[in-house]
Amino acid sequence: MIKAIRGTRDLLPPETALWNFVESAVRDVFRAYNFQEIRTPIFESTELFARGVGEDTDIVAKEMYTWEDRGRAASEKGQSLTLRPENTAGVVRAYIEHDLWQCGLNKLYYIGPQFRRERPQKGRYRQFYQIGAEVIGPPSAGSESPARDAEVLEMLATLLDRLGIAGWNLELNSVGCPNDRAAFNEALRKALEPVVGKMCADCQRRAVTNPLRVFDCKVPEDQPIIDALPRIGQFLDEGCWKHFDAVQEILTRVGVRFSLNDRLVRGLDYYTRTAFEFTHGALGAQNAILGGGRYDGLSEALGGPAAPGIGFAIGEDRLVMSLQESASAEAAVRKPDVYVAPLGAGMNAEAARLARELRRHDLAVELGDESFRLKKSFEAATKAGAKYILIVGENEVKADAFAVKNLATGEQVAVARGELARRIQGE
RNA sequence: GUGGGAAUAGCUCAACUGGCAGAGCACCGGACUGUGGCUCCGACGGUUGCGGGUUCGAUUCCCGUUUCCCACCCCA
Repeated sequence: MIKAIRGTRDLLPPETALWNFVESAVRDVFRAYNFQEIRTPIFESTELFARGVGEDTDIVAKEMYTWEDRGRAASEKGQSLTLRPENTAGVVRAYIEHDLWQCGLNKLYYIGPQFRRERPQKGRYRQFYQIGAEVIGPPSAGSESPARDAEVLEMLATLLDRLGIAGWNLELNSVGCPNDRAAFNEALRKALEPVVGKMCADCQRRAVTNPLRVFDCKVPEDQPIIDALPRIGQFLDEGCWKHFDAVQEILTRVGVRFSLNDRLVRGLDYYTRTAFEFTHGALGAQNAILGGGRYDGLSEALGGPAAPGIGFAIGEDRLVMSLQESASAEAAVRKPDVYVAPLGAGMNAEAARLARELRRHDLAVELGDESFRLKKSFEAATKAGAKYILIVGENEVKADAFAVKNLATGEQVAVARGELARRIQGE
């Protein structure tokens, strides 16, 4: 049997209804904040991700689906292409390519699949779905303002509340400017040097490859050592501090709760200043439901104009997962309003006419078959969860009035053809 | 990529120390030829993930492999 390949999966009904529920809530909320949708290609030049995400990040170094495209001629070398591992680089590429800065401040969102070749586990797939948004534009349009950071964070709080996600937590930090980070990295290496020998094996490795990751360590014995390490905050310049303070000030004033986490570091090279994560319990080790931050230098790194921005990506797989355990999950599935049951030979055509008419009135209609005995039609209607069953038999056609039975109450009435839609809609 | 656990009917799971592969639910049909849910009866359903090995005999023990789950790395 041919199966879905490792790390990919089919999303089946009724779960797909939940995905649609999430996505339509997302679109509603984003619209209220004047974000508009962008759809970028699912694959891009490998170079885009190498430059945008960072050569040395794990994503680019070992987690991308990359292949060499065919050249036009057999002898010609094709270019290297990659399935997008995230969507920010593609959005910024499009921003540059289409001169979108001429529109001032751009507020763009996307919903779609991304691909990383990681070991699958719960909430982590090789084809996974992200919902993200970016605010990007020339500094003169206010793209650099802490007001943008706060607006994005407040929007996310609104979205999670709207979805009924209980118990989310917003963790906030500032990772400063590139200069600050360089100084911090240097200080961190120095501070680690004398103590790293006493730390766990993982930390000894991290100290060499990626010192920032030492902050992720969960080994209890290492915590006192980590607590004594320098923090990024000590290296922020005045501008970064003012920015960070202003973001917190606005969040407090609009009533979005958050906690500061000076251990929160981001893996992607392009992040500057504000970094954040929304976490949610009951997701196992993958407890981050969304993350994001500011990326003031990304556009220029990709050869574009100065275009500070801030964005985030929601792991939709995980979002849906945490929703399945909450109450709002139920409402998502729309059951048929009415089951149309043709009864006896020759009744399919009449049933189809009636179904067409009812559907024109925006009713959800399931249609049976004239070969079914009435009992079977009732069973099918009940199983489908229809509110009503409409019987289309010889008697009805003769009288031009149709038996309509409420499957929940058992109440049954004869309804004239012209009244059917109103009758079914009305109750 | 590393380490651990798991895989049996559509689903959830049994099967003693190695001895005929089962149940509940679901599905289909009937009891009931124009009235569902409840009940009763019946039928269907399997190369026990895949490939080797040991054995008279393997769902069971061993080796390999694939996938999923958990953790790590890393990350949304």
